[in-house]
Amino acid sequence: MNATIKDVAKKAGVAISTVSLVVNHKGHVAKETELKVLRAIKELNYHPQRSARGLVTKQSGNFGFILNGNHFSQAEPFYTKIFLGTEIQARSFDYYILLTTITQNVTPKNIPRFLLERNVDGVILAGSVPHKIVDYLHKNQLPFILIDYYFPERHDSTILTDNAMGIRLVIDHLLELGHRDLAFIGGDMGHPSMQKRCSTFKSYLQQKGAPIEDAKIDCIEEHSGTESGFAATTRLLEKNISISAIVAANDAMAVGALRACRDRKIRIPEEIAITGFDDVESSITARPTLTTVHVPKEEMGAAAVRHLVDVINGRQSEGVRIIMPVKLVARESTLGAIPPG
Amino acid sequence: MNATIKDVAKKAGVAISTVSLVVNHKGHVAKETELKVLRAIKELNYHPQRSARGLVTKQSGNFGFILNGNHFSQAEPFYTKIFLGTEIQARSFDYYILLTTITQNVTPKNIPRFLLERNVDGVILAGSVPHKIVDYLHKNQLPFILIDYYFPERHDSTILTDNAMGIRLVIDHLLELGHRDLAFIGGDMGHPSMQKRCSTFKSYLQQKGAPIEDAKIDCIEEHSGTESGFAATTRLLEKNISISAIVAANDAMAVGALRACRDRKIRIPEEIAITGFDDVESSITARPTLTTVHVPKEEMGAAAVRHLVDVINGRQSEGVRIIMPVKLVARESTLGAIPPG
DNA sequence: TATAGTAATCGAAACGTTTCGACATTATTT
DNA sequence: AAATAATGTCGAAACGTTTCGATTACTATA
Repeated sequence: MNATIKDVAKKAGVAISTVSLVVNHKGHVAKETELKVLRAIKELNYHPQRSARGLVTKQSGNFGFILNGNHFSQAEPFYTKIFLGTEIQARSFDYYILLTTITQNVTPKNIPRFLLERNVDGVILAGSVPHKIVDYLHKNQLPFILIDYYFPERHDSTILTDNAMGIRLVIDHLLELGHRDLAFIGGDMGHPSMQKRCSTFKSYLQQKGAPIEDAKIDCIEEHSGTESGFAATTRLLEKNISISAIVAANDAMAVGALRACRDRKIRIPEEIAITGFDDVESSITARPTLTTVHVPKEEMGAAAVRHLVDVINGRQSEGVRIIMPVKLVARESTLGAIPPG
Repeated sequence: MNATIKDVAKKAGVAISTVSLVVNHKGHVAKETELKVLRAIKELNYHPQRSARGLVTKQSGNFGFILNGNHFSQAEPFYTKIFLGTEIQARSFDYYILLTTITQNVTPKNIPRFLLERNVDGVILAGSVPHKIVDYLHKNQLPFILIDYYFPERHDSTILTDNAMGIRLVIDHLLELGHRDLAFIGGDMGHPSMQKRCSTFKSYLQQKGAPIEDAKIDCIEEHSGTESGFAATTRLLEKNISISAIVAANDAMAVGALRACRDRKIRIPEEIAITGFDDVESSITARPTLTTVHVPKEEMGAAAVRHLVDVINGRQSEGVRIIMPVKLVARESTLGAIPPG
């Protein structure tokens, strides 16, 4: 039904191998011959078939994207953006993305099928991901890169956000606004990003000579969603200690904090200012809009793809650690309502 | 490096073809032989290679997912959920999804590459999608199915939401609450779902004997996002006509309506009730929470995949129209604040 | 008992590419 | 003018599967 390289060769009156050379821009082909071949290709609407090509080159033209299923349902917008970033960048390099979500507890044999069947040329892993999979990739020498996660004891290629910088920006912003009693809420402390945000909060505040009390830090929540933010904030408020601003470990928790305050008729930011982290959609749909740290999510996905492509082409070796810059986005939850007009 | 079928054959002491028969559960293989082969497979950790298999079977083990790029950035949560639904269901059938976003105006030659390279066994198209692509699929006899979109003049396999039922549920709900002056805001009227929601609003209201005035229907917005909802609502409110409830064509527009009312200090739902459609995340994070029509997004994706699988296996022919049921989710934007505790 | 059918296994062809080495021709260097 | 290098083209092997007869050995049917 569909034209093959053979048909093209016949129509152009050349050998199959010559067509291949033209298609792949390899070797020395006379201008004239090339034209003949190109014309035949166009006329027959020929496109090389992936599987045939892959059989000999051992390249699939795909990247795998592995995502913790919990993440995708919970912190959806964050990882969706990253995924979108990979998709677009991958397309520009003529790759496709095979997405799969995995459950946290990988049973012995649920390595994603695309790995077993060697149907990907590289793998992107976003968020917390089982050690076992990374081991598998390592053993099979498949290029891979982690996004927003890492194993402290290993030296994998990784893309991280500048969590420390983000927290510093937030603190500077709040201090500048005159806040003195800062609190911190976090959760999911198994995640290195969360840990970093929390630890930076403490260390930087100390460095700034601001008072820092453990009572104002609540990081015991297991997850880091809206409910967790709500719960943590409620606990803080019930302590009846002086708090003028709450720094949340991410936007979802900040929204929870917003809600907890709202329930108690606490005015934001007049009585308590609140900040988030990530700059996902909800930070702008929330009322008041959320002051937060912008994380370049799409760019992180794109950078991951570029790295894989570079590794495959031997232009870069594995083991790099890319730290993406962040910036502060000041909105109503610290500045107050922007006067209309 | 990796074991091939040859290695398995040698280790098991049988012919290559016998191994193939075992792997594919075909033909008559003696129990004993089968066991030998299976043991060899396990020992060598053998998995058939996709591209080699695909070369001869002409099956890729992939489905394509084509999405209008605008949709994915604008109405992200809606289509993300659908995509997620396809992914999970596809995995259960041992398929993978290749996602690609396309720009609305398909230039002559930007047919997704996975189609040209015959790298998918079927295609799912979500949201408004160019006619040209559907033509291509038809011509190449690739099974495909549309989600939340259709061409009136064609009979493609399609998965739709019960838009008419949704609007009827909303209207019944509002009438029951005693509302009489219902308004409607919509946008993106090129989309059949939007059209249906609007037309049902008119016809059902009429059927119910309720007053229906064109002045209370605003569907001129080009898009259907938050800003459009804001703009449409503003226009309605400035007319200074009596409105007790606003039915929005989707959640995003409803959120815009919420905001427009909030800006004018209109209390919701005491002065004006507002309803959405789709039941995406924002309808629950919005304040007040949004009464809306729940659309089973994941299920729609899953159903699409099942249909493709059925078509491929000859169990079903193309051209079906599946209408997914919807249900009303009543929340604060019509009922008022739920008293705590 | 001869014949047809079925079970079990195998070898070889085929799928559509890329790539390697061979060969002829032409250009460049000595 | 001879030797070498570069250019242009090609045929054939290889990639790892599935599938299609062919072959043999049984088993059931006429």
